[in-house]
Amino acid sequence: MPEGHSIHRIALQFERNFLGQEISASSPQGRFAKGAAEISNHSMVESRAVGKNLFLGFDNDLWLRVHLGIYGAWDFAGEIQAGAALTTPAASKSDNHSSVVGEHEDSLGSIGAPRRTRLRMAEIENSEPELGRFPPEPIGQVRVRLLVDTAVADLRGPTICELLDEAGVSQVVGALGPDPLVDDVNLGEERFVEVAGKKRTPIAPLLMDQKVISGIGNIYRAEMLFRARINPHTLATDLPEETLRELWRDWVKLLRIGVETGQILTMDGLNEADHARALANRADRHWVYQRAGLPCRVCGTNIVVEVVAGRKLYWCPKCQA
DNA sequence: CATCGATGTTGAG
DNA sequence: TCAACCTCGATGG
Repeated sequence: MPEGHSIHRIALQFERNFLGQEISASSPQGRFAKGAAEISNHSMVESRAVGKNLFLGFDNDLWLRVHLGIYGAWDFAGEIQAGAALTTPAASKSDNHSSVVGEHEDSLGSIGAPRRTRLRMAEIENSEPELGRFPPEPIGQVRVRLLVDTAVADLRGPTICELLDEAGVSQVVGALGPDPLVDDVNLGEERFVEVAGKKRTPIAPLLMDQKVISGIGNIYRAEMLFRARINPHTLATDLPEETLRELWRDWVKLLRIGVETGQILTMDGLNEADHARALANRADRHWVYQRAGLPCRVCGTNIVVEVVAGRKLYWCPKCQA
């Protein structure tokens, strides 16, 4: 269940190592054999992420749409550049945050990565030197394998894996709320505020509604509401417009950091030591997510968890009163 | 080794 | 509202 940042990173990985090349497509598992045959021996001409959807375009006007769902993953192998150095045009244009997060070298490292590498892009990214011959044998249930001369990508466990024409892509994208790395951030803000401000819906489920805003998942949702000190049950219609704008701008910021680092980092503003700890330990990484029963990092009140629309929602009853 | 749960979404009831 | 989808790391015995 990669949230939006992961999908953007995957799209960039395809852009780097597959774009413009003729792809050999197959379905080792067999469940996408027909679809694979339709795109095989065609060139990949575009790689786009919109929210949690990945669209890979081919030179026969077909698009592969992939949604990883809750446990899907792409495994890359070959001469791929793994690591945190992935940046987007949008991200590199931004001026003030890249220096803040640019130093983080997670376990991947971007420099000195082995020439042949395996890279798992899912909720957690892992890379390791690759042994043996290329391409490697598919491991487990691989729905789709995309192969070029020097790189291979294996898709496993997706919720959605389908071929669409241009109209189909438009239909899917048209049903999605704004994505700060796809849409103009100012127009996106207007769209979000306009739509969200009319909803007599608690803000917590609304932030995860992909029709309203794209790419936010359960971690970002909880962390953003804490950062803004908003009670998750507040109806969107009861939030000041400026608060909705702040939520959008925070998502713009967090998404960029996520794409650059490959991690959900929401505790900026910490001192050096706390920051290092947050990076080193997953348990120390969040304000409230997965911290039920633990003291709030700000006020010491125990973080609570409740199930909302089938998802666990973590929040501080005092800070977010 | 068995079981649980997860950063999602859909569709049945 | 809840099961199903489908995978795998974490946890417990």
